[in-house]
Amino acid sequence: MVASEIRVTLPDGSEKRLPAGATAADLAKAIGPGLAKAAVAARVDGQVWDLARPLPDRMKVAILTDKDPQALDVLRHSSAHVLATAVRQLFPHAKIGFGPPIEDGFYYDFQVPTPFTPDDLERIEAKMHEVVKADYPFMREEVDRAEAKRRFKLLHAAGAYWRGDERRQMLQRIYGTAWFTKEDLESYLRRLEEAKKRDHRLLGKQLDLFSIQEDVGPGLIFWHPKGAMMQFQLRRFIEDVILERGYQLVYTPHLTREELFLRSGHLPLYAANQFPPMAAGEGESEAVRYRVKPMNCPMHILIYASQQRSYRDLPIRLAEIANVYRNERSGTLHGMLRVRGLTMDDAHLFLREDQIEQEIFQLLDIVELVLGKTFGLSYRLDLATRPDKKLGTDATWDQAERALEQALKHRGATYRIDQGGGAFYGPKIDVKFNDAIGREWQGATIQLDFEQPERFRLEYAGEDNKPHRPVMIHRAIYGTLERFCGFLIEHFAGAFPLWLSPEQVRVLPIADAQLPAARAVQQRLAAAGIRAHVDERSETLNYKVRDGETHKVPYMAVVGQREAEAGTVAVRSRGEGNKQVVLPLAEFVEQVKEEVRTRALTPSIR
RNA sequence: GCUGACGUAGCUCAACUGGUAGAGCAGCUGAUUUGUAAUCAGCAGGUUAAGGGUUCGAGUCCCUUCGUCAGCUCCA
Repeated sequence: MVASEIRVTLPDGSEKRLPAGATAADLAKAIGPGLAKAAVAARVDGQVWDLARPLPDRMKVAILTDKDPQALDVLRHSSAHVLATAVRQLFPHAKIGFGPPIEDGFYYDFQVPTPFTPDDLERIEAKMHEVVKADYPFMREEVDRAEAKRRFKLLHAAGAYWRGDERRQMLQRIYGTAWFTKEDLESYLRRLEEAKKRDHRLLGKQLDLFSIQEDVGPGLIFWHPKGAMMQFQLRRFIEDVILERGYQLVYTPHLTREELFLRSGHLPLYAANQFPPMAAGEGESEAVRYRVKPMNCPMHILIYASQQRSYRDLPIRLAEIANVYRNERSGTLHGMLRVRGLTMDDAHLFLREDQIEQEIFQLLDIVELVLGKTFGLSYRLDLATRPDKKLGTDATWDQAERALEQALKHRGATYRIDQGGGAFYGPKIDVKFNDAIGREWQGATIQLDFEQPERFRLEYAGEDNKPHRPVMIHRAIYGTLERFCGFLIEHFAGAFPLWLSPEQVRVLPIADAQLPAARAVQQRLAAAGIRAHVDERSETLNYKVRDGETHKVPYMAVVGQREAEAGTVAVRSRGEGNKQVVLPLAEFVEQVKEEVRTRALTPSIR
């Protein structure tokens, strides 16, 4: 017998009776006309449904409006269908692939004989507007169509492998974005513009921080003096932090006989990411081949293994800010963010198994100090589990994954699982942090390794006077200095905190008559360890101020006749407009010193 | 690596369907001596990514290589 009535439960717990066959749209109308108008979709038992589908009996149903983040997915899914319809009308032979909503938009994959051109995109977008006007049934949301056509935009087309598998055929993917209002769309497009302005490749050039030179090769970074100063400050900071926590610094060769990587398991598992071997020098045996290192772990292992170790020595924490080289595929290279020459802030910890947890706690403390406290970043944790290409047995992977998970649980940390995202030698905890405009980045990583100690037969003498095998943690806090520095450029849009700024103070004499006074100010600052220089050019103050602002100098110290006579400086703080604070020079020096010492994120003078 | 687009002065960009490379900024020189986001003038700056081809003639058309960009895949 078919019931004539269904009952659904609303989010507030109340129940609503509806005639059998009622849709979510009917439900919204029954609740109220306002909601009916705002409704874009329904959530039925956790799934997003469109409004036109008949509701089942005895289910939890929520009406979604455009305020609901899930509703945007519905809109974008609809937009993807509009895109597919438009493409099919213009290119009848196009075969349709997937068309899901994604963050900020949607895409759709097509199999077409020739790739789409920018002109095609324009034609397709125009056709999409027609499709929307014609009110195709999948465009079910109850909205004003005329307005709707202004709220999506096709962005670009590019090849994409079928099902994301590079062994399969390449399809043509069209990306678009869609929003509920024209204002949202415009603000999204503005956000893209903003992100472009922060591009570290652009700012890196403008601020003269680094370059990449075709004569030398892609993915290889030249750190110019200003960028190098930032790297130096970052190194100094992290080295101070870890030396206070029982780490020891080491330096190891960049080159090794390739047998070392055979033993470590890098060959052949990691060979695709390594540069090919080179023969020893002329006249030497051809049989001896060398490789440049893509990782430091085997090197640090050899230091560990260079003498007998006691349980009392552990943990041994060997750190090296080291250059390694990885043969990243050409298409993946991207400014400082994806390079072939990497400067890792690397360390390898050799532990007893009972020390794993305390060590992970210490690492999470360092992450909090550096990323959280010093850089003011929010971050989250991923537990990345065994990949397909891996060393070792399932049993040791079980053990390693369990150990990391236990540590995270005991720490009370929340985390997500990144299935198959681990390193080939062990699972890891990846730290993902957010930048100033909400994008997610990865740098810090904590990797637990039972395999390499095994392969290198590492040992320590236990309390029982028997040999035991240590476990290893590979870890990086910044990740690589290249990527972290690229991140900092984009996060701060080039306006770095004082302690990181390559040029901390620029002294601006108003006229040539104040040049001696300005030079004296600069010398006083330099003597206090502050990076300052005088703009000696024969230009107007306006010109010099503008130049200082475009170069994102944190403080400009203006010296005119008044200041020269009074022994003061008129301080202009970056980005604060024409506000100035006149301070005795000694006081200015002290404030700057203090701001640097505390690695403050915001200026102390403004 | 794959698909597509692109490569002109240090930077940002011009140069009609092939007709002999031009501007702004930056730089240098001179004048100016400036009170919080561009003072004025002059000068210099290019084997048009590299190599080959078509043509009377190539920045422009074709081929190869290198590189860049947007994605895919991969990743710190």
